[in-house]
Amino acid sequence: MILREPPPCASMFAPEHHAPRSGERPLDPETERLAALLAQAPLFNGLAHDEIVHFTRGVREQKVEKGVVLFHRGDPCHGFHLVLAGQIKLAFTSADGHEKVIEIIRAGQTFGEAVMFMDKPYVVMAQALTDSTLLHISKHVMFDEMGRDPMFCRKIIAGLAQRLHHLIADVETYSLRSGRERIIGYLLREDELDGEGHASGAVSLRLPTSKGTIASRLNLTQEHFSRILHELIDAGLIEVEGRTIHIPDIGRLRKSLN
Amino acid sequence: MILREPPPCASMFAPEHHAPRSGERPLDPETERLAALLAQAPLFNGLAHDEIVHFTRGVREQKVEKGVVLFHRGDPCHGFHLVLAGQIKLAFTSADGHEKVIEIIRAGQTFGEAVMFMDKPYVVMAQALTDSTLLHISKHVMFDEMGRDPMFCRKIIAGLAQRLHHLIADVETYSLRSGRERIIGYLLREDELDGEGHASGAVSLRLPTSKGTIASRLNLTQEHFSRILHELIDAGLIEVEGRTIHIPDIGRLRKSLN
DNA sequence: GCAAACTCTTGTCATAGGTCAAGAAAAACA
DNA sequence: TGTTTTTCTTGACCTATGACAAGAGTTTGC
Repeated sequence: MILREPPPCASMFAPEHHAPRSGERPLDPETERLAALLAQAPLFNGLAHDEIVHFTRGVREQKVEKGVVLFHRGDPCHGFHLVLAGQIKLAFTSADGHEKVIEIIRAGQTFGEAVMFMDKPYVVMAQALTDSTLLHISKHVMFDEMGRDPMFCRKIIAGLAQRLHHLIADVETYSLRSGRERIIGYLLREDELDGEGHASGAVSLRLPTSKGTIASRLNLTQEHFSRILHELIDAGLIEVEGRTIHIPDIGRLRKSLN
Repeated sequence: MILREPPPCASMFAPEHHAPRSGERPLDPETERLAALLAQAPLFNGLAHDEIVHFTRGVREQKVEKGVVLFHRGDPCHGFHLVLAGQIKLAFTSADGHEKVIEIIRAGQTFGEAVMFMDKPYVVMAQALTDSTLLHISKHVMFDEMGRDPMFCRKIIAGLAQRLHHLIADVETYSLRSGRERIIGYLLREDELDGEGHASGAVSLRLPTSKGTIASRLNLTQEHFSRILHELIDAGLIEVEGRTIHIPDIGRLRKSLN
């Protein structure tokens, strides 16, 4: 199922005229709501309420159903996205129809900043893995604020640097680790994210999406992913129950990496 | 041959005291020399001469012999590097001694910015592939200038975004293309860099470094690289003469990708 | 200009991981 | 609740790429 996002209707856009940046309190409850949502993103952490309100002029909320493609490779980029609820996958497709998922974006995360800062079209496609709600923040207000607040620039730089860091870690993983190691590493990271990062003991975790998608994220075929999972089951390292993985002893799983 | 860079002797550092930022002309010819070198880097393009001079306080020149390791994974990062002459390889090493080259940095290019912006240790190692000359620009003066000039921030953001872009392209290449395709793609890109990007016809190009290193950059073993090269020779697509590759018809090589 | 040290090739063999195809199991739906 | 659709497993087989080893070329250094 590959659906194309309907063209955004004009009413989805907040007006983009340049209001004077005075200290007057905005009374619009919709503006307040958007500001509150934005405030959650790390990027806007530490910004004054007034500053955040300023962004709302360039923000639109977007609800998409599972399967909807937000953008394709080659589409022009006018801003970036913040996921409020649901999951989005970023992937590229080769000429012969093969797909490689580069990232699974979850609630609270953002994507598309890098492309936005380059005036180039998207190089990947983005598709909703579940019904999702997102905010789209326009390039315009970002550049606006960047010119005004060097501290905001610093935050953006920090964000981009971190993203680069993760990507380099991915390259390392893809080139230096076996499929088995990648899967174990993935499970351990997953525990750190939604648990508190257990040092040892029993843990249960739920895969965020289908095994096929996760397999692709890890540069594996679905089949190979399945087989490795069953290898781990046979070794007594994990138990699988649908999308839930039980790890009887996470310390042992971690040790099995060496 | 793995040599460790000798600890930088104090005299290599320009004094780091905070001089008043007045418009007075600096008379020091060494400062002028460094400023002229810095001005070549895209990052400093468009900055006024006075601004660039300001950076020289945090710059040190470094000459390293082939084989010298500039830093290892885990070393703390105090700034970034600009290569004036020679080549540097960025790579990581797995526990079992395998090495993966992520980038071959050439004259005019910079590296290490991302880590610098994160207050984290290096995740890769850097080693001189040839005798090289570089400038090290300290974190300090960068942050200084960033606070002062939002336009400079924009440049940094643009640079990081582009680096991210390249890295994503690499991930795509590694996961979606075969060894043969990666090599052909590499040759074509190499032509675009040092030639004028020929649409068709005969081209000769010289590999920037040893085949083993390039193989690793392309996620291949030296042996496999060699075999693919000979496949291409057998297909009449290239001729190899040491480090020089002759491409009788680059259009045909490009077409052989599909 | 010779010896030592790299680098590159080539052969043989091993294997991680991919492909294709058919069921089984789950989810979604109606 | 049963039916359809999607996702997951499993089997048999294949292939791109890696590992090891030995030799042939090339540089480098004295």
